[in-house]
Amino acid sequence: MSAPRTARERARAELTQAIKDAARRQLGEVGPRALSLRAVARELGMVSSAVYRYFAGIDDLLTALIIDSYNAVGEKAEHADAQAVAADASPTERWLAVCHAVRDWSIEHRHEFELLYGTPIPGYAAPQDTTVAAARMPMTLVGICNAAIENGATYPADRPTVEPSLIADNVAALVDDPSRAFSGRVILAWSGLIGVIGFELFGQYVGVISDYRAYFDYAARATAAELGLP
Amino acid sequence: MSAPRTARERARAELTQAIKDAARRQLGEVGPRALSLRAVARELGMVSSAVYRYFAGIDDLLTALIIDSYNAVGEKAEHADAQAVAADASPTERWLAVCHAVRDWSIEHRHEFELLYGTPIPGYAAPQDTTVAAARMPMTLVGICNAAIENGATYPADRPTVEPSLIADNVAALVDDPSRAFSGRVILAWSGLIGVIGFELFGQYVGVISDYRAYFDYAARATAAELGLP
DNA sequence: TGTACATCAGTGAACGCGCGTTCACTGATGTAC
DNA sequence: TGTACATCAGTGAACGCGCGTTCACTGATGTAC
Repeated sequence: MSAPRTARERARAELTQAIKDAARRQLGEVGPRALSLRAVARELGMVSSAVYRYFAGIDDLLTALIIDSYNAVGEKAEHADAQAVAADASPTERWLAVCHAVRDWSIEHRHEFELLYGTPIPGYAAPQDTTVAAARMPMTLVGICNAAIENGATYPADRPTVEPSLIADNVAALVDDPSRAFSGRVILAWSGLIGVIGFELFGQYVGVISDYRAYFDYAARATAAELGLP
Repeated sequence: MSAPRTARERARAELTQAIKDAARRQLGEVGPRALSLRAVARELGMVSSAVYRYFAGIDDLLTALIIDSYNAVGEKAEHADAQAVAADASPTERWLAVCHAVRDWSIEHRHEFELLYGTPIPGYAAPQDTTVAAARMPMTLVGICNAAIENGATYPADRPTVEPSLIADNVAALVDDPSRAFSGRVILAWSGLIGVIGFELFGQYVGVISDYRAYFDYAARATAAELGLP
């Protein structure tokens, strides 16, 4: 995206953003599957066919929203971690800060969470473009592990480890641990973190847990301890 | 459901079942949100309004499907555990058997998994009727913990524990552990188990993990070890 | 066992709705000479 | 700086689709006397 020169280019950039904003707002009301291109156009006071000047179709619009949402939660995670680092936090404290930041974002943006981690929209195939943005949040968790490893943390010896070849090389390379014990476990932590948030948001915990935030805090603490974070 | 007496009652029971079967079949093709009452009626060669003799509307039909699906996965879990018990399996072996049974069912019935654990259908509110069926699968996991506790297993002392009041009393009472350390951790295990399966089915592991089954096996083993199961 | 009435399954038409996408068009903005 | 042409945003109508639900009805099944 180069800087817009002409008035036309500026208007185009603004309207593209306005369409995404309106779509995100509606997403917050109705959820991903009920998002409609016509309703978005209506909100902006334009005719539905005009949207096609900006997005090739509803799938294109969804992809743009997905990327933005991955970046939003990734940014929250990175920011929470940076703050914790600035406050000289231990790896476990950093871990908790990031986990809570992700949960807070998910609760505030329930339908964006659904868009990212819920049932995929039928017929919609996520293009590769999303993966870079999707990786930002889990990469923050990996960074915390790396900091712990640098300070001498080792993966608990009495715990099962993952067969190293299961983890894609380019993913495993991100963790400073050739045995891949950490990378295997951090992937599990990441899945479990999202799993707990999903259970909370999707109603599985009704009648099971009384204080979701406190339970999540426990879950994050337990996970950090099981990773062997100091 | 009492035994049908008259031909009319028998026909009613059969058609109710046929509608559910057709709906479940279509669910497997299009997913929960695209399931349509009209399409189900069409498949059975009846007019759409006739379905209203059997179900009050699409929500009613969905509720019936959800209950059946919870029971199906619960039955798989219970059966796998019973087989393991019959083979004198250790708690960890029972745990693995149940976890794999749940994963196998989820992969075979992808859209039913979505129905139970994916994004809730907008406008649809799960009635209380579903919770009994929903509990069967996690209850199997609880049963394994109880067997381990009876044989002297204790929750690892160096791990964070959950504040006991967070867990609903009627849920905590199911675990033979007054401290609720086990019940807190088994809820986390349950959430994580579904989280990993969801990540696998919904595409989060693309480019991250190469052998899903093997990774899941590691995840289940790690979880059992972290619960302190022998 | 036979008749009269009540119950209920299934029909077919209709209502009202919203969707994504295409297409020929108007009119404004931008560009090249 | 002014004109002629090209580019592009936005319009409005239309296509074709499927949905959930309601309602008055026909005709078969069940029941009470």
